[in-house]
Amino acid sequence: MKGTNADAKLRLTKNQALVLKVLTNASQPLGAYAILDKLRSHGFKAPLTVYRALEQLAGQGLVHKLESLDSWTTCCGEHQANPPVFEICNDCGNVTEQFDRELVKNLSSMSERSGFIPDRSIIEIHGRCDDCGTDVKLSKRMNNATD
Amino acid sequence: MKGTNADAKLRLTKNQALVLKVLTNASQPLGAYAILDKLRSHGFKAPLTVYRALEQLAGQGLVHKLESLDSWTTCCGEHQANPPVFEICNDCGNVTEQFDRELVKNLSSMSERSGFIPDRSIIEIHGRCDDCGTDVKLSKRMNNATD
DNA sequence: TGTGTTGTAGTTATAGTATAACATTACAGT
DNA sequence: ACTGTAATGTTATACTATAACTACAACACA
Repeated sequence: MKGTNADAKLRLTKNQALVLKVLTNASQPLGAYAILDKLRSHGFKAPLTVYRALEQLAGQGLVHKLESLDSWTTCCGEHQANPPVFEICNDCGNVTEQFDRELVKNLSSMSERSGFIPDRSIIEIHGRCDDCGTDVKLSKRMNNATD
Repeated sequence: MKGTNADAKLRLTKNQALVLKVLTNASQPLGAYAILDKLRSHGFKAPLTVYRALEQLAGQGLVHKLESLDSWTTCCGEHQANPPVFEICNDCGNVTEQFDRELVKNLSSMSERSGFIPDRSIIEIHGRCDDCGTDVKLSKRMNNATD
């Protein structure tokens, strides 16, 4: 086996490892400049340093860019070569990475119909996550907020 | 019936109509600043003028933003309330708007499983379009280029 | 060892995208 | 005409990303 995440990780440079660590520790996606700020103490001075690391990490599939947020997050590692699906909560800002085999099949058959050869698929769904979604939970949280 | 595109179009302001016209005439998606440049002769001076018009038009479903291109295009008008799927050619830059009922169903069922309530779905597929895709066509074009 | 090649990193400047803040104007409904 | 709302204008600024150029470190190979 070659080209796995584990292999790739061994080859990370110092900067790439630092950026990956920042993203791994973050609870939510971060913008490149937020990453930069967190790494100034490690000598990072220019955005380009961050962008170059991100480019490498994304190329190795270790991080993803969330196009609709202009921000970056670590890969959950469970979708293999298949395109990730992101669910982005408008309320709490949490992002979860999903993978659906049927969805991928549909994208493929759709592409075939139109003669399009896919290369990179971006699927980002904005909405309200389970934690923020139900009225019951909402009112609970509102009650807590006024306690 | 209310809230249709036809109704909405009647309510467009001058700026909104101008921006929509520019996008309609364009063969490919345009960035906000490209739109601005095309409308300077109509008195547009600041990007905000364009962004405000785009925001209204997008709210009415008349235009879409392509998040992965940071650019804007008119809506094909054939996907109703369903999320559009964009196929973006890396080669020629053309973008086609598609709609797939099965795909939408999958997104829904996926959301149900994770308790997520979708609000806005972004599906953008990069790859190679039919016109640019086959070896035969490619070599034809290359021959033409050297003729 | 020297030499060429490749990839990473540093530095400065700048391009490209989007919004904040505030003043002003247009206009529909009463 | 008055009033509230939305649209517009203007200036400044924030945020995102890349270009151009230099330096250097690692590695392969003669």
